[in-house]
Amino acid sequence: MRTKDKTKIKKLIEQRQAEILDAANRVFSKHGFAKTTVDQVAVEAGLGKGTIYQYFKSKKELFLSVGRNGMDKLKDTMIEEIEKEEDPVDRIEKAIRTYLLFFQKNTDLANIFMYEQSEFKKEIQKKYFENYYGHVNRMQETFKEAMKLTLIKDMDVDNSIVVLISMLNGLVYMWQVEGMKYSLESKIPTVLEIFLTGILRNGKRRQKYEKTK
Amino acid sequence: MRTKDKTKIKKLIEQRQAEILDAANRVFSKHGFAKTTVDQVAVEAGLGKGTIYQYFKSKKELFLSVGRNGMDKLKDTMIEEIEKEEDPVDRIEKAIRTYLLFFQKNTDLANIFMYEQSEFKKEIQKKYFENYYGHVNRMQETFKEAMKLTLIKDMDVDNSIVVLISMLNGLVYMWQVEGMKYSLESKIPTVLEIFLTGILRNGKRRQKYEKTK
Amino acid sequence: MRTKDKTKIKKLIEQRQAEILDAANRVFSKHGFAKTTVDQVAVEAGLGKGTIYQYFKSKKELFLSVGRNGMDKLKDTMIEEIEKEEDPVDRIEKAIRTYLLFFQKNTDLANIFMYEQSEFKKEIQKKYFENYYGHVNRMQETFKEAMKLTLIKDMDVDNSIVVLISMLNGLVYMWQVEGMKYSLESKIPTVLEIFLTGILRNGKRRQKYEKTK
Amino acid sequence: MRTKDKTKIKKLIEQRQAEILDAANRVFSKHGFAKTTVDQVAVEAGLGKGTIYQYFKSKKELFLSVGRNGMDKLKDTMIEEIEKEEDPVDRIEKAIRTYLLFFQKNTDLANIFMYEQSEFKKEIQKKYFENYYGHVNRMQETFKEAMKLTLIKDMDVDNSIVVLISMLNGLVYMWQVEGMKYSLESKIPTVLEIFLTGILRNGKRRQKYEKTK
DNA sequence: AATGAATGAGGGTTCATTCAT
DNA sequence: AATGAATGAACCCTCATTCAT
Repeated sequence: MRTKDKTKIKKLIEQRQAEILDAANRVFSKHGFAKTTVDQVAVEAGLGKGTIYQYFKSKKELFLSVGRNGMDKLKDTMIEEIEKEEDPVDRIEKAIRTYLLFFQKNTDLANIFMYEQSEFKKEIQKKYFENYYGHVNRMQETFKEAMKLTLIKDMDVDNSIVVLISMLNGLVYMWQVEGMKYSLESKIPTVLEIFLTGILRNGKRRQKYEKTK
Repeated sequence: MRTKDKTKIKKLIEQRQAEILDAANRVFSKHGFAKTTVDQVAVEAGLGKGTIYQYFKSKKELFLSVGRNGMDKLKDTMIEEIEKEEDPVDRIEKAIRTYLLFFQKNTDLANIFMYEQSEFKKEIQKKYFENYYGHVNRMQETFKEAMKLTLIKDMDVDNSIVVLISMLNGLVYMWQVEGMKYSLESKIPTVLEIFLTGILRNGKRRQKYEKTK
Repeated sequence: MRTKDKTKIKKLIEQRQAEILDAANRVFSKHGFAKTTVDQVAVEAGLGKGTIYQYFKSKKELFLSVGRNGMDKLKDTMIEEIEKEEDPVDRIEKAIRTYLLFFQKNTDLANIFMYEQSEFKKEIQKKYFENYYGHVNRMQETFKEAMKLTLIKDMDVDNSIVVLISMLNGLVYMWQVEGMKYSLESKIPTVLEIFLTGILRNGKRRQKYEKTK
Repeated sequence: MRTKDKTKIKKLIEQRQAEILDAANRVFSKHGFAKTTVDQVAVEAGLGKGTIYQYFKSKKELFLSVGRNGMDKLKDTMIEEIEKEEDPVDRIEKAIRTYLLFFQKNTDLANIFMYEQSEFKKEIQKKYFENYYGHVNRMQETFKEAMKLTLIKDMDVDNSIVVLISMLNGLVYMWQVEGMKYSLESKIPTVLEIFLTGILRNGKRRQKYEKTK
């Protein structure tokens, strides 16, 4: 009984935490860290300001939690989707699609990540690359595998991945800045055409992407 | 005499403005807009706080001036360097090199631009794309010319440029986030290899970049 | 229970507001608007500076609230006292007495009104005459009634009231300027003698005031 | 020669001082002491800010000088006009007329005096009554003379004068507050009617004013 | 556990005054 | 003598955080 109670209570607490994170996500993504007040978060969450402080010890921690939360979501989505593909090139294609579609769906997060970088560069750097790029390791393996199979050119893997991620990040970022007037999805064909014909060896596979357009 | 005096004074004022912009650039790029105090800028500039307000009517205006300043510099550099090349593909290559080398040299600006987006998204959007991407129009012409000469594939020009700029922006951004541990320059070959073989038609030209590595 | 709680809290809030208004009244009346700092008000109220801002959105609003408050008090007092008299001439006499005695008691308000005019002329003019001279309308009726009863001379009512109010205001003002060295009350007989014999028709009634001295 | 030069220079300096005082008068009377900046005065005077400080050691001193200047003007005008009349009652009437017409002409001064009281009560009190009411002494004599001639009632002279001055002051003040929508001059008949019939002994003289209306 | 009133450190901005030219 | 650029003290206001209920 007691144990059950505790579990119940724990669940309630977690739920409340999740509610706050959600509210915070909405508000922070709209106004950024500096211009968001804890009051706004409280109102959005339908709770008292004091309550926020019982679940998160500071505004900063709350904000970083929102970011961490989003990253986990991104990582999970990426890994889950990539695993579905067997062929390494298909994996790369899937990674590109998934990444862009993820931010298309989770608009708020794109903002949050931007604000996070802008406000807490130093604090994040370490965790960022452990979490955010948790899926990068898998990418490396995928690239290496594709190279072994002579599907892609014999090139610097790390640099290629940096270029890929930069391109995707950059696209999301630019999309943000331009006010999300178009769909990120609409850029996928061009990205595939450029990036994949850019890395693939001459051959049929490349033809496929070249014909994309 | 009088006229000379006035000219002298005007120059002094412009110089003072430039000094303040410089100091502000350094401080803002280190701490961002929100965490920088006008006092810090004043100290960095070796001036009194009131003096800052004689040259810029608010902290915000000062910050935006720093950004505008940087953008002009970027645009000028881009245009100047691109014009040196005749061949459209060479122009594209030059644009890529110039962009990355520019931020390598003007580290602070990369930060400033990031903060600018993060803090003043709405205010900037219009001007941003008129100024910052003043050189984008020239890029479009270059791409179209290259297409006419059947140097590059017959693809969506606007989207290709978006991908290119996103990639470059993303690289600078990521470089920042990772603490500028490596040189941006070192990424140039990979970028060229991927992007140029990605857009070039089959043929000798492409070989050149494929062999890059 | 809940309802009771809310009522209690509401009362507390109103009380706090009143406390702040009181403290502000004291401080503002001593130093005027410009030279008073919000900190001073906070100290006088025994509260933190932030608290002041929870109850009044700006220093200016606080100041104007003090004024509005005082005017209401004056208006209420005037109306209450005047209503006690039936005879129109008695009413005029009562108005004169009440006005002077009011400022004698509420020394601070005389100052506040002066500062208010001096600092916020434009903002106030409309409300001023709707509130402050809410009792003026009643005066007009009283004068007209007295005229109908041939108690006072057949003269311009509006101008007479302006002269009366100016005289009373001027007395308070002068008393202030001279450092409140004498009692306002002591001027009442002279005011009555001059003003009432000035407006009354010849006859017994006038004798009464002429004999005052 | 030298002496002449000095005189010339002195005159120039005095003229410059007068110019500044004039400019200050205009600006101060429009915005009051606190909201007027020395810059505004300098601009209005067509001089550099530093120059203002060569003629007046502080903003406060400048303001008080404007006030003193105005008071002298008022005093001079009052005395000059009053002296023209022989009969004591005519003098009183003339005093009333002159006072109101003075402020009608010198609108700015009415404001200045109001601001002066509001900002510098303490500093002024002494000088105020020495200068401003320099003409009050003459009034006392006039009243006493009129009493001796049994023209006016046997009443408290000082109090009567206080009432008179308060009334006049109050009229100017009220006129200010109401935005100077009417002419002060238009109030003169009512003032005379009330005040003079208020103080005059029964008799022909009084009839004159009673018939005013 | 939930609340929100109270707090005060912190920072943007103004402007009287100074002083080198 | 005239100037106006430079200065920094002063002050309004915000808001993250605390704590008594």
